[in-house]
Amino acid sequence: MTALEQMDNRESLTNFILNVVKIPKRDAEEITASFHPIELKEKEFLLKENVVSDDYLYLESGLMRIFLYGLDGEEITIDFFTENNIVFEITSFFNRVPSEAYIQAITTCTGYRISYDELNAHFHNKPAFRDFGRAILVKEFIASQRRNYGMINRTAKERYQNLLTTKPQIIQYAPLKYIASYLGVTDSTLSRLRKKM
Amino acid sequence: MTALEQMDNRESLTNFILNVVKIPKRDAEEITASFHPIELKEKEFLLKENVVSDDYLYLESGLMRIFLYGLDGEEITIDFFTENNIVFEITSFFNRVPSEAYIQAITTCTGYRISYDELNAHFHNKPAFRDFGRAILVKEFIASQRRNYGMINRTAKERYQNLLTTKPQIIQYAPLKYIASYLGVTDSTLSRLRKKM
DNA sequence: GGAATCACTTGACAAAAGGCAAGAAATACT
DNA sequence: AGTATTTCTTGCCTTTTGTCAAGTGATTCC
Repeated sequence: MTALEQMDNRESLTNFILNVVKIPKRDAEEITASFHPIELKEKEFLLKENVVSDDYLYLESGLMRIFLYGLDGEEITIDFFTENNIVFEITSFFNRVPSEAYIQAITTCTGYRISYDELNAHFHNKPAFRDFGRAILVKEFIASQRRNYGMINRTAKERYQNLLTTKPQIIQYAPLKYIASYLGVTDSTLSRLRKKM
Repeated sequence: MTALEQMDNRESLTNFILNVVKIPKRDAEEITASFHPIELKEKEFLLKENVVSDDYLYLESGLMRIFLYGLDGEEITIDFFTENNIVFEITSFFNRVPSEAYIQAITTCTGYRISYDELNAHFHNKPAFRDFGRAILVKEFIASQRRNYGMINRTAKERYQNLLTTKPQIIQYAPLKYIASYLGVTDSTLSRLRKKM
């Protein structure tokens, strides 16, 4: 038994599933069982540019980010992933195309992953898995829309305060420049905003 | 035969489906056949606040918008829908909760709709429908992410120019104030931007 | 442990965008 | 046609944010 398997206590994933979709507990446990444990060290990558993503990950603990390179070669952090959430790059994973983005662990991360082929097989064979898959897509889609709505028509200060209340872990572990590009402001502006608060 | 059925030529929907997901033509035609024709007049609503949405709509022709009321009672246009796209309010439709948003026709619109129960039944019984349903969720999710990315880290001018090239119909038919709130700027600012171009 | 790099802060100025209010232009409504 | 309403534009001034550049502090790495 490896160290990874030793700490393999999947209750958190089962609970997450039951929280997202109304299915019997045994179905949730069956879904959980089809995932594989994975661990990432600080700064390690789950996905890099030009690779076709094959990871659909339940993040049990830790903090991650997805970013890409802008026109001037600067990193733009698109989103942060916090524990007890699903992590994937939808375009590359579902459309089977090379990724334009990087997914990176900010802190040490643990979780459970499943490949595209595995996920797809379950999706077609198991009604509960299908409901789970759709529920995740719907949940993340809604989160993306909310983010849109929360960014537009708000000042940088309001956006930062909102992040502070919704994902305080990020402020604690992510460097200022990640947060600044996520909020769409320069490092200087964010630094000044912080001083005023 | 009513006027609505007379003009019922569903090829555009079948082509749309075939464009979105790789399934046999007969399966696409079967999906198409499960939709019902619908027409909306200028300014008519497909969805209003506090109602549980029951429309998953393929917009064949016309222009629509989804909006909600901000804290000061002002309308905020969240998104525009152009022809040859699927229109739905994901939160209310899939989670079966009262909508916070309005969906309104900007011009006269025609299309084909299906209810939640109908969609769900097909989703579980027909593999092709399932693939179609997921492909639409993935497609719209990606579009939402792209919009996020296209809004942040860009000036109002760049955002407007981008809209101009990607959805020129909007500039033609939607009043300035809809576009301004969509871009996250005031009417005055957008008016000035236009003059400079 | 000292050089190099990285993360963050700060100052001075410039550009972008907003607030408010007045007015012009277009549209809707008898 | 003529009034009312809505839509859009414009001027003046303020606030927000960006740019550039220098400086401080922390961290990494031979």
